[in-house]
Amino acid sequence: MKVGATKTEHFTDRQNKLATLAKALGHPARIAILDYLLKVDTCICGDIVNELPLAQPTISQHLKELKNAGLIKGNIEGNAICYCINENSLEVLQDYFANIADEINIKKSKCC
Amino acid sequence: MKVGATKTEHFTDRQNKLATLAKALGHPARIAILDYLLKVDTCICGDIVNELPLAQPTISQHLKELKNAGLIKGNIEGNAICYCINENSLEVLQDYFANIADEINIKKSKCC
DNA sequence: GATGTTTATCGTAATATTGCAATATAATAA
DNA sequence: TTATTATATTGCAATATTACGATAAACATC
Repeated sequence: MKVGATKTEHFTDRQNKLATLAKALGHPARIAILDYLLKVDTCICGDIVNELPLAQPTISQHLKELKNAGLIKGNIEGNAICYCINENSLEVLQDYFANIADEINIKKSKCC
Repeated sequence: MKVGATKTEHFTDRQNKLATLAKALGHPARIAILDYLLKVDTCICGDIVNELPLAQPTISQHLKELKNAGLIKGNIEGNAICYCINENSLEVLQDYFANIADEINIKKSKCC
């Protein structure tokens, strides 16, 4: 194992999966993309480039990362590509935080 | 602005804040630290190093990042330091995903 | 004071991410 | 076929993260 590389093999699948999802959300441009996906009432077909202060290749890269993490899906629609949110992945994250909230409430008095 | 640096100033405070929180969760070791904080029924005082397959300086660095992002708090307890989860930050994330879930349900039929 | 224990910081090498210009690819339109 | 439009990929420079040995700092105990 080299220095500098994340030791994913030492963690559970669940931990790696959650980290991957969180990491994909760990950039304001990608939060902004999801915001836009939620704001417009349908899937987006490429107009994100006009919405964000980033060049087209940069947006494309961010979309790719969101897609790789499974947070969005992309459907080819003729000339354009139609992106939309993947509810399943967001549900994983929602469950994670809801779970944490429960645990915290249970042990509230025992902690500093 | 140099190449390679995130353009945080072009995004909203909310987007940057969410991205910061998500980024802090974007590493399996940090998920594992939170897991451990939730598992043990009190705050932890340093024994994470024995739990994770990483060297002490590396753990210390991860703890620092979690603390900087506001996900955990650290109280000095004599010789040791007592870390515990910061409920407020996790609530921010929980609200974010709960909100997304709502929005998705509303527009379910309109999307691909 | 000297010693041990706990946690943080420094320094550095390896790896990963960010951003964009240039270019490529793919579908549609003329 | 030749544009035109939409998106992806390549290549590269800048920046950031990851990991850890070595060392420092803070406190407790002897």
